[in-house]
Order: sequence, then C-alpha cells, then structure tokens
Amino acid sequence: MNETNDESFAPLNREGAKVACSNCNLRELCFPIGLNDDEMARIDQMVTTRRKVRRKTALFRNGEQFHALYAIRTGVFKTCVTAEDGRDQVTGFQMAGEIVGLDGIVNDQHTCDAVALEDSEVCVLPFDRIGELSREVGALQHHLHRIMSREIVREHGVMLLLGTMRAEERLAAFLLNLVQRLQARGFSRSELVLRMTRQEIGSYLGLKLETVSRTFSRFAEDGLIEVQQRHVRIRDVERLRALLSQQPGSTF
Amino acid sequence: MNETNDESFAPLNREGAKVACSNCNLRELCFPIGLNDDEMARIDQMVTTRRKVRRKTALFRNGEQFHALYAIRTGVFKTCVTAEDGRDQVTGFQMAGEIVGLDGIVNDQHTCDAVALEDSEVCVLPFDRIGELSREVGALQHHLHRIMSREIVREHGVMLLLGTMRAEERLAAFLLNLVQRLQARGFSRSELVLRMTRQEIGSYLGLKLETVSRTFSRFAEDGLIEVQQRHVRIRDVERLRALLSQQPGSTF
DNA sequence: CGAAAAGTTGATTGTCTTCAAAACTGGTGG
DNA sequence: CCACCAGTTTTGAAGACAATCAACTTTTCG
Repeated sequence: MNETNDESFAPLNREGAKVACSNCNLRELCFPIGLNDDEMARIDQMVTTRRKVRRKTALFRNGEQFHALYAIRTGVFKTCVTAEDGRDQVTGFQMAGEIVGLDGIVNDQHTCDAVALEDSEVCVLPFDRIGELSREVGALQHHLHRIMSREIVREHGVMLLLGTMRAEERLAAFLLNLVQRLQARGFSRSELVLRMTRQEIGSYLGLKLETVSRTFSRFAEDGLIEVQQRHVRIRDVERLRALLSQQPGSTF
Repeated sequence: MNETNDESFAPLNREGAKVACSNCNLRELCFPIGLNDDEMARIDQMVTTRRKVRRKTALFRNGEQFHALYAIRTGVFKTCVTAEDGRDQVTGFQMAGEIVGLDGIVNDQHTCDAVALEDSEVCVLPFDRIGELSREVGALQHHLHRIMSREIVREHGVMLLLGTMRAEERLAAFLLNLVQRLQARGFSRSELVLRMTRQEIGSYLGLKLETVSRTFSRFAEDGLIEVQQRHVRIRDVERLRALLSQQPGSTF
C-alpha cells in the first residue's frame, strides 16, 4: 500500500517517526490503562522497534527461536499450526491491537506460523524486557497475565465451535465475531472486507472451502448477508445471531 | 476412597500434614527447578491450603469469582465450557501436577467448570500471592508464563484435532496423549483406566458417545487395544500412532 | 493479456449422527 | 444375598450433513 522500499527480511525499524506507545492510539488495546508518566516512559523504552510484514510473508514460523511478542499496529494476521503429516489448522485471525507470539514462551521456540494477510506492521516487544519491566510495574504484569488468559478463553470458544456447531452456526459465529472486533476498532458494524480466503476461513472453522462458499451463498439467498467476493454486508444481525442459539436437534 | 468426614464445601485444609512444596514429589511438575532454599521457602509460604474435591463435584464453576489457581495433587479433573444455549464442550482433562484456573485471570471470574472425575485434592495458589512472589523470584515468573503458554499450545493441538481429524484419529490421539501423560507420572505405558465416560470423551473429541464406543470396538477388533469398560490396554502403539499420520484421502 | 489463484455450483459419496433397543455395571435397600 | 434401578455402554439401522470430485466462472497479478 503506502510502502516504499520494504525489505521484509530486515525487521528493524526505519522511518523517523517515533515509536512511542504513549502516543499510540492503540494503547488501550495493548497496555493497561492508568499508567503514570514514568511507567509509560519505561514502556516506550521497551518498545523500540517496529517491523513491517508484507502480505503473505511470515512474522515468525514454527520452529524459529522465540524472543519477542508482537503487538499488531496495522494489518491482519493468521496463525496456523501444522501436524507432522502436513495438515494444518488456522488457529486464529489477529488484527490491530492484538498480541501474537504467546505460543513461543513455553519452549523458547515458536510452534505456529504467523502470516500477514495484508501488508502489516507490528511493534516488537522483546520478551526479556517485558519480564524485567513487569517485575517493576505491577499493572503491566497483570496485563500480560490477562492477555494470556484471554487467549486461553478465546480458544475455549473455538473448541466449542469446532466440537459442537454445524456449518451454518460456525460461519455465523465467525462473521459476528469479526464485525464485533472491527466495530471495536471504529469500523462499520455491518460491512466488512474479508482479508482471508475461503480456504483459510474453512481451515479455521474446520470446514472445506466448498462448504464455506455454499454457506455464504445460502446466507445470501436467505437475506442474512450480501456477499461479493470478500465484501460482506450484514443485513440481518438478529437472525444471524439466532442461528447460534439453536440446538442441532431442537424442534421448537 | 480414603476419605473420612469430607465436607466438599469447606475448602480449607485440615490434616496436620505439612503443606510443603519443598517436600512434594510433584514439585518438578508444578514449579521451576533449581530454586534455592530461600525461594523454595517462600513458595511453601504461598501455598498454605489444600482442598479436597469429591468425585462429581466442582472445584470452581463458570461465573464464580476468581482468586486462585489450583495445582492438582491427586485425582483427575475435567474442564468444560457451556454456550448460552446449553451445549457444552469438555476443554481438557487434567491430572496430578497440572494447573487449572487460568481461564479466570482475564476477567477475575471463571469461565468454565472444573469438575473432579474422582475424589481429588488440589493445592490452592492464591493469585495475588503468585503475582507478588513472581515479582521477586524471576524463575517463578517465567514458570508461570510457561504454564500459560503451554496451555495455549495444548489448545492449538486440540483445535487441530477438532478441525482436521476423523473419529479414529481423534480417539487414537486421545489415548496416546493419555498414556504418555500417565507414563510421565510413573504409570504403565500400555494400561490405563479411563476416569471419564464415553460421553465426556466424546465431548472432548467433538464426537457423539456412540461414535466413541464404536471406535473403541473397532480398535479392539483390529487388535490395537483391549477394552473392558474403562480399562484399556494398548496392544499395538505403533499402529495406533500410524493412524495419526494418515491423511484422510491419502492412499499409501 | 494471459496464467494462476480464488470462488461458485452440481452430483455423488462417506462419515458421523440420530434414533432405538438391549446388555452391562455398580450401588442401594429390602 | 439377591433384586432392582439408574447410569453407562454396546450395537444396529436409517438418515443428515459435510466432504469429495468435477466443471466452470471470476478475479488477481505479474
């Protein structure tokens, strides 16, 4: 997009623009609120570098050494795990203000790939610095714990989806989750542009791409949404929500 | 089992036996290794209470206030989440040395139920004490991060299972994971007693209980395992493992 | 512009679910 | 001790949903 000479392999930040969390409009998403000036300054000091990631390139890959978490500034990522036999599963789609890389902590090694779905930019949060700083700033410590806990809870939700829902319910849940997060970032609550393919949506939802496509078409026929490729407009949120609260076998 | 007057509502520890992590044979599982005496003593001080949980009763439930993590000393638990419409999903089975309660951190409120599958006992780890102590003991801080990260990675594996595997593969993965964890605790690597029902296994694996039962029977017919109710004996680990590395459509 | 990638749609197949009945288990009380 | 009951498990037959296979269209991008 607005990229000039971008070398996606040279991670470190250029661009004279100050890397400062204190000025960042995403700071409510990345960091705890109510920090004093001193604490904020120390966080600014921790986050010294940014990194641009081109569409379809990886921020990190399975097997790579872990040394930092990443806060997404702009763009969208997918994370996906791969089994020995090659099948893979998209474990999430992440957008501005969200943190990726938590999987790498346990063994100092990433266990999934994080791939940009559009040209993106992240803030690099060196993990040893986070450790040091959170020992001194209690609010940061707790915030880190909350971020990890939130990820665990999110994954519980995905497990519920994968374990109990039918195709229509899965796609409805997916769309509703997506617009909800977009709305929280100031975008429309009814219109969205999907940054991922049918295949990727299917992988996330445990469905084949044909099923995703068919389900989109059915939703459109039923007047729930309008679909034109990756542009989706939600026409009836209520009925979309209603799809979620229906048991498979319930007849009332 | 060896329970006398047990009131499962009165959580706090009785039993004169000292609650001391420094003596606990699970300490390699719960806590980082290589702590000095002083650090170990402080951890002992943090873990002052134990709690017995009777079979089929909850350690905590969705919606309850969060204030502690729990390290399982003896017994087995299941954790499960429930959707608004009532369906639920078992998100994991936990055994000695494993930690439950991480879901509660993000909103100071538990978001799932933890239910004992047999009479069990846990160590209560008050979360504010963990926070304080991990600010002073770096190894503890890192250990906590690793535990949370490990849970995230484990859930990635479950998502892969739910999203991509067929019934036989799911059950094979489940059994292999179970014996592996039991073996790490000194039990047989071929014989195990399931503490959960077919229904609960099915909920965890995204299958109906009939499918679980049928798949057990098929494994038995094929000579992979012997099944008698909840007693399972693994007769051919290799072929069981081989089930996992087969793509659905692969013909070689 | 042309090739490759992504998406749609139809027909058919396969796997798991649903519904149903029967057998087994473990605990309770007569 | 045995009968009984609820909960659990097994097994069969039929049905539903998503996967697969295939053809075709549309879009994207070098």
